[in-house]
Amino acid sequence: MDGMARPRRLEPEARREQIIEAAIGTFAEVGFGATTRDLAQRAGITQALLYRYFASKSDLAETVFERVFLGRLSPHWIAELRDRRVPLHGRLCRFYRQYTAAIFTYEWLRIFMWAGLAGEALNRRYLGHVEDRLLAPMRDEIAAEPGIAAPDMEAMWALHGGIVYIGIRRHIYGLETPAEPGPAIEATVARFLAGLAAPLSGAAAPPSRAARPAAGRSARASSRR
Amino acid sequence: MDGMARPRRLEPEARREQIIEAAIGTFAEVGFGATTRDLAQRAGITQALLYRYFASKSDLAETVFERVFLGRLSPHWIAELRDRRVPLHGRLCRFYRQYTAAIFTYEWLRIFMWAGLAGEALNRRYLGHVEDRLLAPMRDEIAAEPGIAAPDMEAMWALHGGIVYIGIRRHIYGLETPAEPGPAIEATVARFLAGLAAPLSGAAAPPSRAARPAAGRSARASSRR
DNA sequence: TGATTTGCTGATCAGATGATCAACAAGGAA
DNA sequence: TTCCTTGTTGATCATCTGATCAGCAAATCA
Repeated sequence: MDGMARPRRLEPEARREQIIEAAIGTFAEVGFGATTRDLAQRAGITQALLYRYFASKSDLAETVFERVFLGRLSPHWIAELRDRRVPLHGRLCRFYRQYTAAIFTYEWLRIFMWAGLAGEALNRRYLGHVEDRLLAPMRDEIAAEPGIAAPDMEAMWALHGGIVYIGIRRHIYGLETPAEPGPAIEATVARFLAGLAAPLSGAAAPPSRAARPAAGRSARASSRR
Repeated sequence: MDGMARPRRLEPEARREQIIEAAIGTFAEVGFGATTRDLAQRAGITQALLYRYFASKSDLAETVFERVFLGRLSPHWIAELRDRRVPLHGRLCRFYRQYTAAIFTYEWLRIFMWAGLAGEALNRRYLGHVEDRLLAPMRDEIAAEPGIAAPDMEAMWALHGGIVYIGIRRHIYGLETPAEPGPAIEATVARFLAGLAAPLSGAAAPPSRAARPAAGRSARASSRR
């Protein structure tokens, strides 16, 4: 079938790239427990050659890590988020369409999740950025909108989680999801804003009698486990 | 410190339980790649003894899997969800408070996520149940509420994801979250219902001009990748 | 054409890992 | 106490895994 056998010798640059690409796919699929022989096979080289390009398996993993996560978030998005000439709803939708276009890939989501479970520091650092550089500006923009209750950070995380969960369902759990997240994003953003605009109206009544039995202290403080 | 050395010989039942408990903690922490020696050490026994109680490591993993996931969802919750004598908001909050009390544990969330990445079938099956037995009834209850737009399944998943993401942030990513999810749940449910009640009000305007450039066909159909 | 550089491979090693088994010893039965 | 059942262990095995290295061969140069 594939008539021309690929060249046996490659430029170091190209070979290195080839290994990284293969590693991204492999790590995404089976996690960082992938064997060096798996990695080599997927790259179409011998296992020994890996060590000509990377000092160790974790060195390769580190490289993959940076390749996948660094530079995916465009600072331009945040600038656009602050452009108040555009209606708020439109800005939020545009941002989340761009954001999900960047991270809703099999590789990104899975490697991010594997890394999260492994306790990688880069992971927490990334989410710190999400809170500080994305959610906080979004919250500020929403708070600046007249006739809307300013959301707290938990509310922003709920919006974020509701959208990101689409990608998790698809790429982590392997479930069916809409082919395009766009409509779901628009609906979710619209509900979110409308929900903030009408804080205690109609059916969204205060908690019922049966609603708050357990929960000792109300606990706004943060703590883990 | 621990003055009394524990008995060397245990009833098979008790020993088996001890191994399972240790395995739950170990698998949650490091995943199913945990070594049998790790598992044995955490259980306080020799590695060889594991094979007296479980045919293989994957046999033990299977047992852990069932132990953690089976019987966590109470059918009673769904019955309560349908009790229309209670206001809708209260029902939804009560349900999610019960649900999160059951699954927002280090062990449950992490093992579920490890299993999801590993492509376990039980995982998808569980989420199928979530959609059919939890989200669908919730949607029906909301649809039955007067003055509220009936949400589609994607909307229900967005609500669900927004809430579940709290647990993911805490136990998978190791981030700070409110000690109690209760208040966040109430706020999220309230926003969700209010957002459905006021479909196109105020700031939640239709998508702006800059909002729908890409996205060829609108795509309600489902497909993966 | 012959010499030199260097990308690449096969062989190999030490340690880790899942699994097995003969033998030991704790606790009850006779 | 003695015997017997059985929960438990240390030793061991075959295989896997990350890593190393001498040597081959493709491209380049003289």
